[in-house]
Amino acid sequence: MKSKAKGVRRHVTIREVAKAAGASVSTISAALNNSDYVSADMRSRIEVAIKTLKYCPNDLARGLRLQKTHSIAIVVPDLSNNFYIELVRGVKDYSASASYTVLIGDSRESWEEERNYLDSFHRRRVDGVVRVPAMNAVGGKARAVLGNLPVVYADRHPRERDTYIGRVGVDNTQAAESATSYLLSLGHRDIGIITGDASSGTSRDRLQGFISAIRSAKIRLDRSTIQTGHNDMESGHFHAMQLLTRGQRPTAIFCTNNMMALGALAAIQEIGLACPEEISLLGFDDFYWATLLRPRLTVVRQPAREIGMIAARILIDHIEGRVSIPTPALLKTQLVVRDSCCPPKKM
Amino acid sequence: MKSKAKGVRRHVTIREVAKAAGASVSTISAALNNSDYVSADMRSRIEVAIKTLKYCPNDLARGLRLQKTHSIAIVVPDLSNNFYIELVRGVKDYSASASYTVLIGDSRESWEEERNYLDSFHRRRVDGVVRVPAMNAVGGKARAVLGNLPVVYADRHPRERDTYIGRVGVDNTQAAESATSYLLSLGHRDIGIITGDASSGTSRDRLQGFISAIRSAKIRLDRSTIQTGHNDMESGHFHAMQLLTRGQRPTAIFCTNNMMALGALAAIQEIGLACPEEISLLGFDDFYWATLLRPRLTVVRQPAREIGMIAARILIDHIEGRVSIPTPALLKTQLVVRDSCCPPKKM
DNA sequence: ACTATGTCCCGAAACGTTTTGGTTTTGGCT
DNA sequence: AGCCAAAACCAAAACGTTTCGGGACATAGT
Repeated sequence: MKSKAKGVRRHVTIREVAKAAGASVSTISAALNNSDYVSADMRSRIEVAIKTLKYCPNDLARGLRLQKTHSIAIVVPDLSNNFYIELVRGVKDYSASASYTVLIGDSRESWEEERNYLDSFHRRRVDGVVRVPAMNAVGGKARAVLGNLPVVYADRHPRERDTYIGRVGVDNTQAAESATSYLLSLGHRDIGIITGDASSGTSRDRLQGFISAIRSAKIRLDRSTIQTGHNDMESGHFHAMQLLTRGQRPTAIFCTNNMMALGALAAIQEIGLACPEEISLLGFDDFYWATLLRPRLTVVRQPAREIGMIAARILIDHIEGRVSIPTPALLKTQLVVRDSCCPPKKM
Repeated sequence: MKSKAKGVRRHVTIREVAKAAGASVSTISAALNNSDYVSADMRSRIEVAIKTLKYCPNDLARGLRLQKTHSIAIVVPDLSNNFYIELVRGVKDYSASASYTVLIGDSRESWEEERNYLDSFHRRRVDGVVRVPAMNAVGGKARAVLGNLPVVYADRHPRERDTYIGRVGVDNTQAAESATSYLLSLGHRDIGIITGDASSGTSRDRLQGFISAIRSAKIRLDRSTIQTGHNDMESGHFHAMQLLTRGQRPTAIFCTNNMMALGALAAIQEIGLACPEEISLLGFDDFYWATLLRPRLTVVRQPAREIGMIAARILIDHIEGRVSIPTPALLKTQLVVRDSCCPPKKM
């Protein structure tokens, strides 16, 4: 037997609501964007029509007509990194309060994937995007796919200034410098660092802070204690192994992101070194289960959620033509001292 | 001085491309959806026009005309739970291979937030959604906001059968039963369980499996060893505390999701119990840093990514009118034995 | 009685695509 | 030359909104 010839029922439109309520299309629209003159009587008739027909506005048509979607996008490099989850949530929360919706992209540190997301967002005509570029895409290639969509950078940022309308993060140089100073104050003189590629301003700055702290302590800088990884656990593990199996093993390791700190911890556990007694470990970015690890990780904490909120704020301010807070907006970091760092053993 | 009077430049449309290429709008469209008759000469002229004008198709208009957006949405209850990240990635990867884009929602276990996401997705006219309902929303209330969008459930699922087109997950009863059997085989007779609210089929089934394993071992079931939490770390901590500070403390705890396992571990550490010697801990869902914990957590692992991929497959098959695999699709779990369970101490 | 001002509602045009049903051009064949 | 099919192109009508310019009616002011 043949079933309903109609097949998939189409969505109910504003026109059908109009018919049902005995009104015109434009009146429905007026009622929807509750403004203008529409009598209480008419308004209630419209409401019941909407209810009974289960009308759901079509944002495609709306966005098309309005030339504005009231939505922004955020692209982050790694959703399994809790720092970015918090950042996304910050963006989401601020946007919700400004009644913007947000689209989420997870590039997994791949420019290919990021490009796909950015392109898709652009075609969807989001009103702007906050971007944490993939590590191999911090440069300006995004402009080509984004046209002249407003972009604000969070956490990471490219060298060229002109291409974005704002950026927010922390003072990475200062944060890394004071973190390193902390290790120095414990008595460490031979400190390894595992950092990200210098193309991200963030990694560059953190390394810079590290170097400057070492320099001002008048310690000779051994370039081979500087390891450049990819902000993931695997390369944290790999480069920690490099450091730990050298002739002269450092007494402390500073990892400039949390994933690499985890990898380093894995390496330490694997080799069977006692942490912190034999090797101190200092991480960047806090996460909710950092206290479950043994030793509990000491880290420099970034206000991830706030970074997201401010990024969204700058972006939305711009979209709506308001003047926003000065950029770059740099938030405060905080050194969270737990158990993974202690003075080095005497030799 | 006054700047460009035009203000924000609008997006370039297919019409301008047509003008630049000396063609008509419909020809551009034909070239874009590379089909139909369009001469090589014309095609190349169009291509350069697109390039130089930086044309970016408008998916709002496209979706409006086509009555189809080639996109699906996924809503999960907690993006900071790695299980859901993997699930999302599975959905994303399958969808990409079928050239669908995916929109991501993170409800944070709140029906309010979930409703907002679902509504927004519906208005955006996604072609379907895979849903992991928030804990307080497993019931059918979603239908009201989703209209008759096709839905497939992943991981969790509601009682009512008729409201969705498919569901995928694992055989939770069997998985919990065999996990419990493992604890029993180690010699445990007094096992506490921390589970989620029974409104989610998943929690209900896991509890069921636990009970049935206990029963078939002919052990009296003490209802007070059954704790009902909210699938987050906090309630895992709370209920573990309840179990651990009772007069008769269980020798093992089975947590029916990973967040609660982490909370339980925190409680164990806090009390200062030796795990596994004094208390065994068994979790649900594996995660990439489970081996960094001391003890390394033994868990029953679900194939999160596969669940996501299959869910996307069922959904997209349905959207495109293909007949898909039978539902519910139940994948295999695997008990990953590490260090957090051992035989109980003799008393 | 006439205008002025509000209130409430409507028709039609636009937003940027795709598709349908054409029209013109090409070139191969008698 | 005349014909015809195929190839290459095009104009116009949708898709579901919002907005602009009015129209109809009522009330109030002169």
